[in-house]
Amino acid sequence: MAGFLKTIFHVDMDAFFVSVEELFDPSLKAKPVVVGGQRHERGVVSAASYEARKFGVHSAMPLRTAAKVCPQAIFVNGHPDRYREYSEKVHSVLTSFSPLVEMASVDEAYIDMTGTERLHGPPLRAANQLHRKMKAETQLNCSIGIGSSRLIAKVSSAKAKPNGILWVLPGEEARFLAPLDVRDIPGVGKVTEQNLQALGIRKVGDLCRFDDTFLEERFGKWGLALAGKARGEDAGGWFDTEVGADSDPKSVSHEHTYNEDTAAQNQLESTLMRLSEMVGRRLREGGLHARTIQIKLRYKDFTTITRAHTLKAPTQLDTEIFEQARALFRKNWREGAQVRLLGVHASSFGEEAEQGDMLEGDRRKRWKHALSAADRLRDKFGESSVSLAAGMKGGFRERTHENPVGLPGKGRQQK
DNA sequence: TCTGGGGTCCTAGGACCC
DNA sequence: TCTGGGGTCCTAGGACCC
Repeated sequence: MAGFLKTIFHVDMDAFFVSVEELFDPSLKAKPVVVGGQRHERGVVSAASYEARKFGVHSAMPLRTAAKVCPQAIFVNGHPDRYREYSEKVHSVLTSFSPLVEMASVDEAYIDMTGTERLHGPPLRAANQLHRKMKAETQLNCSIGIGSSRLIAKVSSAKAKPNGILWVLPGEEARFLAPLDVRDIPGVGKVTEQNLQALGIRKVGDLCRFDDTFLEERFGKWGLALAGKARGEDAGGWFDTEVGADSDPKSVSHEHTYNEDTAAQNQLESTLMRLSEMVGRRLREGGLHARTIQIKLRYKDFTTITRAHTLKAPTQLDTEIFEQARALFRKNWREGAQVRLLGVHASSFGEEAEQGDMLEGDRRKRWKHALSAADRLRDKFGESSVSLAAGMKGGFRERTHENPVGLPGKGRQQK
């Protein structure tokens, strides 16, 4: 569809987590607020109110640092359920403007508005309506960037913040981008910024002075994409896909950072069990079967390793995930070393395996039954109501090592 | 200042096969 | 006998995003 002029909106909610928290507790309004955890906790800032940002607080900043630079800040725990609820409201507002909506995360979305002029008028008019309707139906502010590509829409919404609308006219893309820092291009982070700076490239306009092949030699595939981005094109990668074309998930993972580092093997292994259960549950919910199981191990000094194993047949069973995770852990953990973080990751999704072995198939079948029963209990009574993990809080039925889930007996039929 | 959790994509090396 | 080249799969690590 090259040569076809598109109109893309990027809608980005302003200080989303903070704004949602304010709806639940209006006393937070107009105050320095930090969402993500308490001031003394191990963790980082998920979102900061504009008042807190004045003190230098920003997302990804360690909570303890935020407490230092802004002692008067109010620290609030995050509420993912609330954000999901409001994200759905946002989504439904957007779909009333175009069927081609793609949520890029809980708080931002792309909309392909190409060809909606007869319905909504020219882009600015449509954006104004959308902005008003968003406020009316969600009580939340957003910023809207309008451009001929996802990239331009994304960059212009950032420049429109807070609570603004910015339209980059077709043909003006390169001129809009030229004076911006290379860091403003999505995908250019700290490292790429440094690498570019070493070549004397600081502004997007500086990039245009180098030709595509030079950038490709220097930075590989990514260099070529970068050359296109400097002109405002959705060159390569995810940006190059049609808005609204939903793609299949590639991986599912859960990880946990301890409030205090630990070297207790039983504690570490019950964490692995809990993480394996969470991963298994998500696989079952998504109808996914994973062949590759990976663990992540972060030590006290922050050195981090990942170790993976690929199975012959894909699985979605907690027990099989845990078995692999524990084997990887035992093989790779430096015994006695203090652990900061553990993670379990599943990928290489494929079709459910044919069971050749009848006996083995029967055991798996019973586990599957048991697990879906456990899933239903968790739906009803909450995440902590059922656990395979030995020695962990929250189980409401007896568990043993022989019968860890407390559900299917080895010789009993489950109907 | 002391670094979360959930993802995606890319690179590079080695194994293995033809 | 001393050595190729391509393709695919697997593993590990890292940059980046929200």
